[in-house]
Amino acid sequence: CPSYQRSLRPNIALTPLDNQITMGPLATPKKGREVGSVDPWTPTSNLKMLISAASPEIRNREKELCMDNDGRDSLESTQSEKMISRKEKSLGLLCHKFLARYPDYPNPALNNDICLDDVATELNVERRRIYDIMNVLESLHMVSRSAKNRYTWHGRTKLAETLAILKQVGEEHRYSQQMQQIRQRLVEKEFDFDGEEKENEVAVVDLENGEHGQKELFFVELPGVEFKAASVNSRKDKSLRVMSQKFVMLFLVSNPRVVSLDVAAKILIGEDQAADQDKNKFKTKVRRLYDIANVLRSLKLIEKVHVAEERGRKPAFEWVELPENLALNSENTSTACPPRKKGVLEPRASADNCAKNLFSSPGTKRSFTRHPSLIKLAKSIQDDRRKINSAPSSPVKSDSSVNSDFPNKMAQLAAICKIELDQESLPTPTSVEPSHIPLQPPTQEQAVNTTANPIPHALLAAQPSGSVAYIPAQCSPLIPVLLPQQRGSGPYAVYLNPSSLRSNPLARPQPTSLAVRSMTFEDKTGQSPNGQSAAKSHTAADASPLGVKRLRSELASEGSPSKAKRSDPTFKVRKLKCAIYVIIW
DNA sequence: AATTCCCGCCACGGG
DNA sequence: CCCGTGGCGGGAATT
Repeated sequence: CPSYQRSLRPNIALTPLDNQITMGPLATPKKGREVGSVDPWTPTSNLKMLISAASPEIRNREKELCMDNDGRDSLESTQSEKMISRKEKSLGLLCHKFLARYPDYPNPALNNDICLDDVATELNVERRRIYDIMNVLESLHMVSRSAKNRYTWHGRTKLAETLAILKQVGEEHRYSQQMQQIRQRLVEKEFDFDGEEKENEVAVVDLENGEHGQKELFFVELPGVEFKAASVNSRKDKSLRVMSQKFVMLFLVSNPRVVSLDVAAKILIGEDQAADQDKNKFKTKVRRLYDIANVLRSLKLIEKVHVAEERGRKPAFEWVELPENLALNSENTSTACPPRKKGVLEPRASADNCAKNLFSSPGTKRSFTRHPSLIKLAKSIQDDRRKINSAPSSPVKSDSSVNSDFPNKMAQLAAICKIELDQESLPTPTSVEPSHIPLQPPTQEQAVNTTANPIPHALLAAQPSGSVAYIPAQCSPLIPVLLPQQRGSGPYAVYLNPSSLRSNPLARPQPTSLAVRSMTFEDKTGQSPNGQSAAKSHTAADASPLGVKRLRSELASEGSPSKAKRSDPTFKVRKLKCAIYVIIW
């Protein structure tokens, strides 16, 4: 039955417009997908059907799960023929089909050769599309070009390693900061009708970038898998590949690993050519990002989410680790976190692991990851981080949790009852925090639960080791965010991840310990322990649009002596000082 | 109207 | 010149 529709649909849809207008025969109609009408739709066809059927009609929410038996036929018959929808031809689905043909962890001994022609034929798509997929897969080193028309399949074998490297590179490029600034500017743009100081910000960015002339990123390669075809680094092209890598980096460096396309696009553009015909360039970039996102999605590396924003919810993507990777990281952090549904990868663990992989790379031929110095640098970063994390009252790390949409919000509001936790964050695990900490956070007067999602305080758990105050993606939605003293803002919705809602955390093994960290956000001019910290706190302040302005101006005035204004320090302090609960198990 | 993103023209570079 | 690649943007489908 699906095959029928398939062949029919195109005609119906196209006839009206295309043929008559302008392009004449040229336009969309073309390429009779139906030509191959026979539809050798073999294996994955069910899957495809399932998916295609699912999305078009949202009204039938049950579908997927209940699909099997009863509920199905009803809708099926109802809207049977319209399921040809665009989605069936989506890159994501195509990618899915493609991936289905190869094992995640191929046996290197076998022939993992991929022939584009074959694939294109078998999947019944134009070659062009295959290139799109191959490009992003290649950017993750899941495949590598072995020859003209040929690729070698690596699957997820090298994924962890690749991600580690990409993360390093991303950090080196200070994407995190850049994103922060972009976000901030976007916010300002919306609330500022008097766009003026904007230039300053831009300048800042430029400075950061310009530090070394901030050379354009080349395709980041892996030690082992280098350049098969002599072409790999041939200047031109690889655009999509590079873009894909950068995109991924963005996720890896930002804390709630959530990235919105506009921010991503801005950054990706900014790097290439300094400001140019934005509008179009931007649109094109976004299109590309969608392409990439779609394959990343079918790889289950990211998933679509929404970030709360004064202008309503804005779509974005969130990085999601896979259980497989968890396995790789087991050892240390280990036991603390039993495998959870999506397998949240503990950042610290991942980081360490990255380092490990990075440094112990076996036959380290020569890393094509540019900058040999990178390694060293990375190492030090790693160490620093470690130090910071274990430091008693480390606001710094928290910053990380602050450095993006979500946390930002928290920042401005954040203040949950502040419980001065013994800075026992030191490597002394469990012993420390557990139960002796009052588990009734919200209670305070200011307690304002977020959205429709009462947070089970019992959830509050802590990271035994003094590791980072980190909010696992999975949990973040559950974190109670409270409005700070400033009552003006009104309840703020925090970004919610529906999926995590479903999987009630309570169902999981109860947290073993609770840790509360109180962190203070110094003003941006403040010279916190290290630059990073400063930057962060800064970002934290900008966090939420509403509060931002006020905060900013305040900070600003403080910054400039001239503005004698001298606002009440205590007030300021109160505003800036927030306590955030961090949940980790 | 805005967002998502499919389609395929056509340029580019290697053989 | 041919062909594999893949940048790029129109505009259709979806939301």
